[in-house]
Amino acid sequence: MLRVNAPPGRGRAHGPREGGQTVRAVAGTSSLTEQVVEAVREAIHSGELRPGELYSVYRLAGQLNVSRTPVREAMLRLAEAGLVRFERSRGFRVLRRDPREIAEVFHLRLLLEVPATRRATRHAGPGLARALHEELEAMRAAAADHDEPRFMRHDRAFHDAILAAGANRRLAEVVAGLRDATVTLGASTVDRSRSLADVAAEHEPILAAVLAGDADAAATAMRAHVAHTGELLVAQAAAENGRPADPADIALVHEALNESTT
Amino acid sequence: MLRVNAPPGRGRAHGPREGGQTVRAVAGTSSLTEQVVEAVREAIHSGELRPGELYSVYRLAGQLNVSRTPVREAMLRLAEAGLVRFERSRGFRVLRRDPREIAEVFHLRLLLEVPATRRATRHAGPGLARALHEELEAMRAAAADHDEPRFMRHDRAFHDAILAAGANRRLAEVVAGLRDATVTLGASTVDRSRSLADVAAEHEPILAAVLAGDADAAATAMRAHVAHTGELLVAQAAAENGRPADPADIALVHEALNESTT
DNA sequence: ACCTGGCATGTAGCATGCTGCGTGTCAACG
DNA sequence: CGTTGACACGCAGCATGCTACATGCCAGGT
Repeated sequence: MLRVNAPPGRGRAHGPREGGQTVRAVAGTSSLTEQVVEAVREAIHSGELRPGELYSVYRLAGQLNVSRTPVREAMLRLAEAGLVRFERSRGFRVLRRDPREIAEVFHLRLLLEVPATRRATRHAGPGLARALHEELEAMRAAAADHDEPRFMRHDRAFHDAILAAGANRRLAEVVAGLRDATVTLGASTVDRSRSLADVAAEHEPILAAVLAGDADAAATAMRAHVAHTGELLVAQAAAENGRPADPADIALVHEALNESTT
Repeated sequence: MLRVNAPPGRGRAHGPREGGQTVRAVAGTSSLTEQVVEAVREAIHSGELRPGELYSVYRLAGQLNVSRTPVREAMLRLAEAGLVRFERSRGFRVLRRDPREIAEVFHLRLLLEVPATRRATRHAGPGLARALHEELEAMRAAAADHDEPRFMRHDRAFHDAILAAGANRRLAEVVAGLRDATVTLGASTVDRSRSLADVAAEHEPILAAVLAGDADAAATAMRAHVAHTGELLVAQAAAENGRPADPADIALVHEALNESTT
């Protein structure tokens, strides 16, 4: 129903509020704008907001029961992230899921995340190994419960832990942004052809290599994992639109066979 | 004086406007918000807005003679780009120029721009070579005139042309964002130790390799150029803050010795 | 039947009012 | 002289009024 997190918790009550249940800033995430960003992300993810369709800040604000300002700011942020596009005096459009776009994102992720994995392995302390182990276990548990959201959280945390250890905050932020883009674009990040357990299994070689301190092996394992995921998502996106997956897109994903050394 | 582009040209006249010259949307760039973004970028670049200082949307809006809304939106975008940081109920602060940050940006640029150069060379048509040649000539001319802004524009165009030919729009956007960050952070992107002519000369090997169709050579030349620039900027930033350049930061820039193949 | 022009409708974008909150200040008290 | 507490001030953030503009629709003309 496209709602923004609205616990009874009191927050700042601002300008006049006529009726209906009010939506306030909640302790954890503060800003209403951020909540709207999340709500819209989820709405796109769940298919409630469909690509190609025209929407308006006006109506969306009404549905969410917040004013237009935070909605507008949220949409501007999403527009910058490439998820929607404003059309002058018409509204904004949720962009169609383009296999090419996904291929580009994974091309980038490989370019960044593989070297980051190498760096992380090289500089890994005991904390990293433990964190990765925990996240992997959590992924397995979530897979057993078929709890996809929880699974995704830990999958994400696994990658984030490696990125954080890679000692380049900017890189971590960029990759996080890229991942957000695909998570929102992909109706289901875990597509039909892989079970959650399979995805979890793909992380094992990465953890093993990190534990062994073998940077090259870790990088290779990460590359295999990300490239595999990218290839599947490209194919999935292609299947949703035109039928066949463009070989050029698949090639783009796999083209990032970079070897980085220090 | 921190102004936003305000030609006499008429545009949409909105809400009540008391006095003073009005600032309107101009044909070229439309949105006031964007104009404010540019104005603030330049103000930071020129040192008019100093790092560490506290500013407020309120006052800035007054100085620019626009309302708070576009200023706020502009600052939010800059905050996302990492140039400023909002402090709750206090204002926003222009972030101090951190050598580490610059090193990270160049680490990223190397990771992305070197493979992109390889790709571009491989897929280069005659248009690319011509465009690069033109930009390089324009850079030389601007260097002769000591016209730094014009030089920067063509330098940027040179890199953009390569990125565009790299056939990954997303990558081009990310790199453009990274460059914007450093351009704004660096008081002067062309630092004291290199003349404009020297910088132009660094682009020659890149063009030559692209002309020759030698992808590896082009990539190597691009790496040398970007790494060199990064190293100088890191040193310059370090000199402005604490005295010595942290070897770790320099190392970070040079660590991106990646070799990518197809 | 086919243009054509004016008008109603809905929109993004800007201006501005309003509120709770963090912070500095200064006075009263120990 | 040090400590504390109330108060004023300025801020970000949200709500909302307002305007120009793009588009679709329908009437009137050809």
